[in-house]
Amino acid sequence: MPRGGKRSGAGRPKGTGKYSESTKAIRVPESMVERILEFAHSGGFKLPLYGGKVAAGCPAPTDDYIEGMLDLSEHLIHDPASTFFVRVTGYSMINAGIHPDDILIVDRSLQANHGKIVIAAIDGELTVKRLYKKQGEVRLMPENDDFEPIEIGSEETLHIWGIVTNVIHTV
Amino acid sequence: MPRGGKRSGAGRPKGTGKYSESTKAIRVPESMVERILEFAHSGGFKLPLYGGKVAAGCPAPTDDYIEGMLDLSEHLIHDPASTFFVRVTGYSMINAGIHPDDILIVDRSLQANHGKIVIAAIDGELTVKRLYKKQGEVRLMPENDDFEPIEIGSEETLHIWGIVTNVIHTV
DNA sequence: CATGTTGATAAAAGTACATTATTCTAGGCT
DNA sequence: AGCCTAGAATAATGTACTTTTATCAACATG
Repeated sequence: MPRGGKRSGAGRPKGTGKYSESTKAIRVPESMVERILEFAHSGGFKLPLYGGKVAAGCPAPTDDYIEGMLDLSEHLIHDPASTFFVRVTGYSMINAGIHPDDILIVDRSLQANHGKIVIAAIDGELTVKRLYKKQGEVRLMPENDDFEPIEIGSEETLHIWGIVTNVIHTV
Repeated sequence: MPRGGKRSGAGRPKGTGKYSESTKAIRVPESMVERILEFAHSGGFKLPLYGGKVAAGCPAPTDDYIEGMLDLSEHLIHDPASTFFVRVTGYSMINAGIHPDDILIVDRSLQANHGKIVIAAIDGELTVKRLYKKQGEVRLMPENDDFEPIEIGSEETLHIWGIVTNVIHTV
């Protein structure tokens, strides 16, 4: 009892797979297999970013008012090779929105211009301050009235590790 | 002229590959191949996190004072399915370190308890406020003296989208 | 004619295998 | 003895192939 004959048009349709897209076999370290599968499945850790206005009384996030999909690493880190994090200690930059235990995103490849917030090493202590650099004078300015500016004279050497681009604060 | 004989001990040693680790072939969407290879190669977007103390006069980040390697997505997002981002507008939470254009990380799965900073929808407008919830009274408290608390009476319905866990501020 | 069943078809997923890359040893050479 | 080299050994890599999964057209059935 054959049900023979041509079957053109039959077959599994395209895009019916896990990713709705054709896939490729690649080789990755065994220890990362799980994370990479999660990464691939969630579309690269991208999550929705919502803007200000939403439908009246809307009880939950809706796609209507989405600004886009955002990946934190992609958004905050432009050059992984020159970026690192620093954990904040102390209150000297509180008026710049930098609190103790915050994590700073620091880029080593940016120019240390006047007015930038920098990570500097002074006497073996890591410090975050706003850089003042005008008319040959160099100072590290705190943003808290309880602290004094640090004057960088000819004796001291200023080692600037990098420029702060973002502050991550835990509420 | 055979150079025959045993060659025990010969052969390519383990861990001499790109990842210094044995690998596994997995299948990923074609459009993500590049990003995933970058992801795998950089060890999962992990970057160094430095603590407070460093060697005296040390001119550049050294491994000696590293706290660990950190991946932003992993550190800030505990449940991708219930997490989203919201862009801040307005100054009503400035004293909580939440500035206009900051990005908030919001978790929908957390309890909206008294004192938490929440994302709520009021009259079609998305708003971030501190939740006051005591003795049957519910209020949305700004953290800026120029703004008034919002009383939630029996007429209004409060739609809480989620709890703010982190603030990302661009300096 | 409507409905159900079966096997043809084709994509997706996973894996084994062939290929490539790397290192090391034994034997030859100086 | 020390240096050089062919090729033996083995891990790493990429891809071809096999297995699995999904859908649909043709046929049978009521």
